[in-house]
Amino acid sequence: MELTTAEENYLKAIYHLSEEGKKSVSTNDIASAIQTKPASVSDMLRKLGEKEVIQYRKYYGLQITPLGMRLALQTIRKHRLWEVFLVDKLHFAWDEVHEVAEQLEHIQSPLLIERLDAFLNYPKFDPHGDPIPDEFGDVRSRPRIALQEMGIDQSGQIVAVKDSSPAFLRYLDKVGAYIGARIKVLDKVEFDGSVEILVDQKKTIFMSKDVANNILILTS
Amino acid sequence: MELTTAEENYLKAIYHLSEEGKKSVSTNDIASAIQTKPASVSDMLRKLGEKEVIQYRKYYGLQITPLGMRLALQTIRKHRLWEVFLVDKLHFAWDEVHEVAEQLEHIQSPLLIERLDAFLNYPKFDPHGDPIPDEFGDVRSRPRIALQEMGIDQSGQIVAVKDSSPAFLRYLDKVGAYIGARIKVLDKVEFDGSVEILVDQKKTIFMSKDVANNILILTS
DNA sequence: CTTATTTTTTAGAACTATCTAATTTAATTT
DNA sequence: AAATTAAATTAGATAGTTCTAAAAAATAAG
Repeated sequence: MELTTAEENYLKAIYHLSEEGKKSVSTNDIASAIQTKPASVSDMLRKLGEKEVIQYRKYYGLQITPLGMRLALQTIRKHRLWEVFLVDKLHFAWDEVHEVAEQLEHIQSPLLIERLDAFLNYPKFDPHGDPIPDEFGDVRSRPRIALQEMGIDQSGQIVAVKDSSPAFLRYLDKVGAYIGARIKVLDKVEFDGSVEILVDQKKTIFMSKDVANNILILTS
Repeated sequence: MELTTAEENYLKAIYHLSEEGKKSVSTNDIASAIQTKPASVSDMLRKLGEKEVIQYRKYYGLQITPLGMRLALQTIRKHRLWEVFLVDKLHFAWDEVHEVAEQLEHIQSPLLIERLDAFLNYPKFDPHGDPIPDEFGDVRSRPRIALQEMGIDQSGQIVAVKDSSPAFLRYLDKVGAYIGARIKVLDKVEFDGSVEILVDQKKTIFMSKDVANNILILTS
């Protein structure tokens, strides 16, 4: 069973939305996630239903099928492997990779992905810290909490970000808070929810509540 | 000015046909090169004419414009750089790369190609020995002749093949006649046009006229 | 429990790319 | 030069994706 590029993009968006929001995914949600109109989404949902990658009853909502899950994870695997390639081998900044990976993920060649995976030394996480599914769609995710939820004196490692917008990623680069950085919470300001953290044992920075909420930590 | 994937494929085919055949490119030629029907070609020629990448007068023929030439060479550059990547980095056999490169060549990102070029160490030739145009479309091709045209005792290096079909490439692999191999013509059989050659100073093989005609040599 | 609002879906149009069948133009043959 | 053949183009259909505008269904408000 083969999906078109457009179908893959819809399915991926649906997968991400159902992971995050938990409750059922709405037509409007998908439309805004994918930058299109609700009318187009309705049409595509019907098609994805016919291809049995989602279970769809109009006006009622949808659910990804096991098949759809497998295909979505396959696309996500490809996307994240290409991101690793772009950053590790071609020295892209981590805020430049998304657009290109969006294109590369649709290349059809199982052999290519197998070889790319080996070439990159079977990475388990992409440059944003998100786990890379294996060829069967299995994901080993690390338990992690938002920096905002950490207590004073607790330390850990930055392993992912929730918001991957270039603006946010550039900000993180500027303050040295890259994926893999070790941090320790020095203080928390109750008034505005901001936190003071020590990065890599050498740099002290302040972070607003909003920023701290978008950074995920593997505590230690 | 942006071309769609289909337009890029047509333009590339037109470029290749006008390089080889010399004389004007026919609708039927393009159709068979691209595995489609003449009716589809007519339609596309009209569109390519409107976009001014070719000069087109119906029933009379076509000619690539300087703009079209530039765009075709850009696509060819991308195709050949990806082929180098697949062979050098991902260890694809040289007869496995074409299909995948056909997809990869349509990825839109000037930065990606710039970085890929650097990563591959600015290669000048692809795995089949064909020259890689630079970013301005300039090509440095080496003067070369068909193996069939060499005289007895003349020696040189295999630099390219005319026919890139997997079957042909596998045959070459089998007899050790890879790109870069040094060869010397030991004898030529007048009766059937076949040649006897020494490969890398150690292996003697016989080649039919047809095979020898498809191998290009840089003489020395 | 009707009415109003929001969400979702359908209808109809536009655009790209492709095909078959029919027509038109060009080239060849007698 | 007229007739035949070959090549190229147009017409009309289909399939995929998207849009706007209108209709239908579900949810929220009074």
